[in-house]
Parts: sequence; C-alpha cells; structure tokens
Amino acid sequence: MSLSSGPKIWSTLNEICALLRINPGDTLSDDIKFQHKRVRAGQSVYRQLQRFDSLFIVSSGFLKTIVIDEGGGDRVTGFPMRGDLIGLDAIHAKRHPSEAVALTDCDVVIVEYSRLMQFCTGYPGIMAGLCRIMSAELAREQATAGMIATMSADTLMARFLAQLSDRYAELGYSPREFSLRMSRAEMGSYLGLTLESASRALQAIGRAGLLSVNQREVVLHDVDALKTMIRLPAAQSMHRRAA
Amino acid sequence: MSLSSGPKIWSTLNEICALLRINPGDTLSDDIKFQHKRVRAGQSVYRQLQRFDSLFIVSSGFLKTIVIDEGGGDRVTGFPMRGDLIGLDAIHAKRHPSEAVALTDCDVVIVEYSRLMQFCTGYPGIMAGLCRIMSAELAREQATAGMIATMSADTLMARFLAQLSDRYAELGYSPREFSLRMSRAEMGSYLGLTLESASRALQAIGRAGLLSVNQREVVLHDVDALKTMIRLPAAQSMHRRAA
DNA sequence: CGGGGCATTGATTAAATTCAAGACTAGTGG
DNA sequence: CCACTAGTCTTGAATTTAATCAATGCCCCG
Repeated sequence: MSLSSGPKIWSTLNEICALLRINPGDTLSDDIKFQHKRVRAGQSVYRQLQRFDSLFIVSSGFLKTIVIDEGGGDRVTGFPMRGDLIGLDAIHAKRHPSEAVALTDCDVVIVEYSRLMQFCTGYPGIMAGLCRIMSAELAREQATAGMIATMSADTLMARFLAQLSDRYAELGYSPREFSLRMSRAEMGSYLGLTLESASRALQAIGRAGLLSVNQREVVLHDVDALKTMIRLPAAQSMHRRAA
Repeated sequence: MSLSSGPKIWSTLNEICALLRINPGDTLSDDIKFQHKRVRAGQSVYRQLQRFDSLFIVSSGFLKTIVIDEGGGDRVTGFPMRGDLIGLDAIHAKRHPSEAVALTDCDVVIVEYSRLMQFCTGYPGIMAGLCRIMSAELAREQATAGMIATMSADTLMARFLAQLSDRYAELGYSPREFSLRMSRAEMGSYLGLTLESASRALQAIGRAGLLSVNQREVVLHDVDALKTMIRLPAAQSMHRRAA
C-alpha cells in the first residue's frame, strides 16, 4: 500500500506493534490498518482541552508536549520522537490536559482509543504492551521530577543531553553528534530553568571540554564523563573556566 | 461490612473495584478474593529493586513512596492513601523503581499482576479502569512536575495543602482540620524544598492568616484563599508579616 | 542588505539553601 | 513526678544559585 514514491499513509497493526516495541504474541491480520496524519512544524497534533478520542504514535519527526497553565504560560513536559505513544494523559478525563506541537514536520499514526481497547481484549499481548508503556512513562516522569528540584542547572543539562544521546542511539542516529531540535527556552522550560540559565549551563559544560555547541548543533566529546557528572551527589559545579 | 472484631483479610473483586472507583460493567462473582496485608508504620510494602509481581491497593492508612538515588539520598514522590493503587511504575521493568513506606499502620490489598491481567481480558470494564487510573497518575505527575520548578516555596506549600484537603474531603474526612502524617523533611522532599524551607513556607501561610499550624496539626481557615493564591501568576509572596 | 528571531553574556536582585542555635514534644527511667 | 534525652520543628544569619534585567552578537531568510 505504501509506495516508495510518497509518504506512507496507512500502517498495519503489526507495523504499529513494531514501532512501539510490543510483541503481540499472536499473529495479526495485515488487513487491520491505521491511518497516518502529517503535521507541519509548528502545528499541533492535538490541543489542550480538546476532546480525546485517539492516541498517536510518532512515526517520524520531533515534537514537544506542553501544558498551558491558567496564566497562559506554557511548560514543556517532553520531547516525543519516533516510537513514542502520545496522548496517554488524556484517557482519564477524556480531554487532553496537554498539547503536542511538532518541532519538525512529523508523521504520526492515529490510534483510535476505542479500537485500541478492542485489540486489547482480543490480544492480551497488546494489552500488556500498553500497560508496560504507561508504566515506563510513569517511572520516567517520577525519576525526572525529583531531579529537577535537587540538581544544579549544569547537572540537569548534562542529564538532558545524555538522555537525548541515548534516545538518538536507540533510533540508529549518532549519539555523539546531533542537532537539538528545540530552542534554549524550550530546553529550559523542560528542565525548570530560564532560557538564560539553559544557555549558561550548556556553555559551562562546553568550557569543561565535554562538548562543543554551536547554536543547535552539538558534538559530545565525552558521553561517559557527561553521564558520570550526573551521579555526583552535590555536583562540584564547573563555574571556573577550564584552564 | 468489615466486622468490628478484627481487621479484614480478604476482599472480593467487587470490593476492589469500589475501592478503586472502577465500574466493572459486568456482574462479578463474589468468589474471587484478594488477600490483604497489614503493614506497620515504618515498614515497607515493597522495596526498591525488589522483583515485581503484585500491585497494592491502599485500604487504610497513610504511606509515602520514595525513590532512592545512587547517592543513597531519597526523594518522596507521593503520599498514597485509601483507594490508591501503588506499584504501577514497576510493571515496565518487572522490578520496583521506588519504595512504599507506611507512615501509619496500613492495610493494603495484594493484587497479583498476572491475575489482574486475566481479569482485564475477561472484563473490559476493568481494563478500561486500569488504563484510566494510570492515565490520571500520568497527568497528575505531569502537572505537578512543572509546578515544582516554577512556583515559589509558599505557593508550592499552599498547593500541597489544598490537594491534601481535597483528598481528605473525598475520603469523608474534614477538609479544614487534619493531621499532616509526614515530617517537614518529607513534605519538603516531595515539594523539592529543604525541611527548613518547608517549615518557613508553612509559617508564612500561617502568618498570612490562612491557617493555624501546630506541629503536624493543621487547621485551614480559608481553603478558597489557599486555592486562589495557587493560581496567582508570579505569586505576590507573603514575606511581610500580617499587620 | 536588512531585519527578526535566537543565543550569548554581564550586572544585579531575589529566593532558597546551608549552617547554626535554640525550642517544643514525647517517651524513658530515676 | 520530674528530669533527661532524642527527635522534630522553628528561627536567624550567611551564602549560593538561578532569575531577572539589559545589551549585544549571530544567523538565516526574505
């Protein structure tokens, strides 16, 4: 169905399971198809307060999820990329508490929630997979949340870069050299910092010799050192310039 | 329902659904029973790194969930109470990434995960309920996480107290007058503050006339005002004493 | 070539942490 | 019954960190 000539607009259930790294445990008909949706950079996959009916799987591209508080200020809660299932936080209230904005042109698979529930009853492997994904998300949030309160700006930034590096590696990209797809303000918001602090933290790590940064292009010189500084208890900060 | 003579040691599937506020959508046999477990104050329901096989539903008592980082320092991630399902973050890795410690004597229902999955395939209502619970947890974490980075210590504390008040109200206790079951250090850890800052924030709100606090006993004088100060954008802080 | 976002950098200010005493409470044993 | 002790909580002063305020520089795009 998908011709090499253009973007894919339908995926089978099997393909979806592969994207999500779920082992369905049954043979699935290739007749079960899910539609794709293309989203331009700057556009939203779903908006806050919008009625929930579908989850989305990122097939390609890079997005941010944000929560907009009463005051109109928005906070970045994540940077979904290929293989991520987004919209899970909307199941509870049947309404999206957050918004997913494409940072690059994106291709997402539309997974209607009622349909997903049907597959869950039919295929226990899919249900287990869904639970595992939600659990992982929960554990990740939990681990991150507390760090933000405890760690210094420099350490937070190091952790963020190390995480990004790992995710790129998983997707088969270079874990050493990549492009940040988000602005300093977006990074900062995600880490609970101002854009100035985010910039300074990045520069500080650069001065320590662990990376080179030029605008949004980053080269990590020592990924291991980056990961090491994360687990330093009270983080000897790098506020002196490298001699 | 439970005889006054002693603690209940078994619950039916129906009772569990009621506790979790799930509508199963089917009639369930009362022959399906789940064992309870009593936990003394200070004891753990499960420990970090322990192998995962069961979730737990809090039937009575008050607990804290903590994550212990490499350095041995622990951070509080939540304060589960009656009706809360705990251990969900362990499904993914089949190992508990956090630990649940009883702050008072507790009674929890043991829900073996493999059994739960079976009920999920048999009863779509239960599966939907589980998904809703996990989604709610996810949304809650997300909403809280960012606030910690953005809001002032006073505002965080106000928010925390307002939340506690709401939860007590839901359980049929007084939303105005209650006992904090945790230490200042535990509150602080949950909010990303030191114990001193937690104490000061509490005193500041007290001086503003919104509450009286004596050790762990709290009386909220104006719950609405408390909730109002939460949504003030940059929080005119209350660092002057009330005239 | 000019203009509008972004990003960096510096100086100042505000907030929370840290360090350090003391005060209250409950529990223990004389 | 009263001191005594351990644990928790409050309060104060100093220090530190990141936010804020304010330019300036850089790059891409029209």
